Amino acid sequence: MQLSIGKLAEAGGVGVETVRYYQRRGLMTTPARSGGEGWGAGIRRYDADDVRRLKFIRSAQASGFTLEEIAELLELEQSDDRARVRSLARQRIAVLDAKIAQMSETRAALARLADQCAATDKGPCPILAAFEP
Amino acid sequence: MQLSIGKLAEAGGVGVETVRYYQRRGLMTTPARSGGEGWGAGIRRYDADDVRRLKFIRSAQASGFTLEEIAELLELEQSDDRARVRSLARQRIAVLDAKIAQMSETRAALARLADQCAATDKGPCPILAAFEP
DNA sequence: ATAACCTCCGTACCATAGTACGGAGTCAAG
DNA sequence: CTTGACTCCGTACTATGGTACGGAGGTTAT
Repeated sequence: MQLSIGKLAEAGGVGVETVRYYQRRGLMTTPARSGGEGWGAGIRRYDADDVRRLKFIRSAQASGFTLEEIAELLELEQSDDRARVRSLARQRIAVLDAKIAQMSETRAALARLADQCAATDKGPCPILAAFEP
Repeated sequence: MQLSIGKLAEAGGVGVETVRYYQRRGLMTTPARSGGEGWGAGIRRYDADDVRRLKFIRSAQASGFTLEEIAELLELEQSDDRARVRSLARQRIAVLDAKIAQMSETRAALARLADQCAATDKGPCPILAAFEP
């Protein structure tokens, strides 16, 4: 399974420029050109592993990790410092838990808001009040 | 309760420049100067409502809303279009639910990772694999 | 009333995460 | 063997959410 950068990008649900950007950032490697010879011959080819990597980046990102943090996670794949992997994973879990808690709070506040707004028909909907503890 | 911009910022846990930025963005109003007279005399004063507004901005932001979305929410406070408030609130709840779900998935993946990393002592920790569905 | 600190305001700068552009090279189909 | 789509690469630009700077004036504690 050999993909062009365009197909790789498509498989990952991103644009070609985004893939190149990730390469520049060191999140993806830039494979050697292959094919013709001479000056700058050939086109870079990608495989299923690259697709997995790309998808990983997207889902980590959707969970609020920065590209730098994702790079850190990806570097661990190369290393075999199990202790560090575990500790980093646990650290990230704690961060996620905090974010999830924060979002749940905001969700509750919004639900309260929709509720109060539905209950009465007079006066303004107290948006700010809905967010108070 | 009258606060200077510095105290307001402090109460909201942000920098003075951030408050001014929110004013520029239309998220906070810029109160009239009050006090001395003449040229551009006096200092702008803020109250508890401004603090609430600022805190609201921070918590909405921590839940992943952009400043533009927050501005939209804040505008509703002025309006009394209850239907719109409810519909927007529900929309935002759906967005939050999706984000929370995504984060929970990533959390599970990280937990899997820490687990597998702990279980065996040989070979690399399969970071990418831990994120596969 | 003077120092130390704060406010005001415009403008400039920063990091993050891309997106756009453009000229040259490459590849596959007709 | 040309046409059209795609790739390569460098450089430039964008949006978001701030942060920094600097000079002029305002306020407060001693």
